[in-house]
Amino acid sequence: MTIDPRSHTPVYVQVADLLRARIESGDLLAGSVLPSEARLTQEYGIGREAVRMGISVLRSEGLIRTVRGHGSYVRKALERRQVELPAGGSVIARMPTGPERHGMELDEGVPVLEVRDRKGDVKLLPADEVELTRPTST
Amino acid sequence: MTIDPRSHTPVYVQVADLLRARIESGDLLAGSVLPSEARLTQEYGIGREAVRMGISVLRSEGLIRTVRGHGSYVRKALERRQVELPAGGSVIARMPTGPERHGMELDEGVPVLEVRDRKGDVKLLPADEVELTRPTST
DNA sequence: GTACATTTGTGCGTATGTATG
DNA sequence: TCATACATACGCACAAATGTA
Repeated sequence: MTIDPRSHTPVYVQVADLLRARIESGDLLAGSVLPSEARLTQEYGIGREAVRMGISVLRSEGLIRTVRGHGSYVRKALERRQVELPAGGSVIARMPTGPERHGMELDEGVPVLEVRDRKGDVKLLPADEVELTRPTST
Repeated sequence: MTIDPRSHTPVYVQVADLLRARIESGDLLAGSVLPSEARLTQEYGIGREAVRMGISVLRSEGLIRTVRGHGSYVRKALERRQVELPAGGSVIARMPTGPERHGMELDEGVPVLEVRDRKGDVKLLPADEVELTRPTST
């Protein structure tokens, strides 16, 4: 599978699809580094912007993490600690704002969980580290 | 508040911060259109790429929605329908992949909720339309 | 400690395509 | 038809971070 510049599908989307497939197939394992932008530019015979936008897509999906001066890594599936959703509570998921993301040291593409307990108190949790549970019955 | 090209903070981040502040302060109301790229480019005296990347940040945060040939709109806070997290079930939040996002017709910057019931069956819900709840009496 | 190569980040210019009004 | 505006994509240049010789 390669890039088709004449396709109606944007080149950068094709790049994202190619790389995502390589990650999901296990060709690129968690923790490994993606080929550099220059490498992908050459291999696919496309411009750097298309490569960068493709990578940006995967970053927004939380699949990879990019380190300046080093490269883009496949994010490891974290162990999720189980957190009990309190009785009478509720939760919504959303993307953090820039400041929130910085303050919580979240990677791109990682949502936050806004958990409200029955009193109305709110806790913000990183969605990539948490699995919310509800016990069977007590 | 304006743009400082000599700041260590990237210009496009400053753009995102400025626009986010205008949205959160109520200067830009839900449903209203952001200034055009050309306008922001002129007003801030910066390049188009910086403007586009700043806008892209807010899109990834789910704050705005961009319509080609028209502009970028401030997303309205949706009514969230309450969905009960089943007893013995659990939920994680993550960003959808490209195909998932397309299939569910989700805007950028909208996470999905992966709800598992006690049998292990999984349901995928759009996180911007749903508030998960747990009733008081178990 | 310095110098260098590699890699990503940022910014600008240009061009073409497409959708809207 | 025409102007406006966003989407995509190429090129180039330099800055900043990283790792290594």
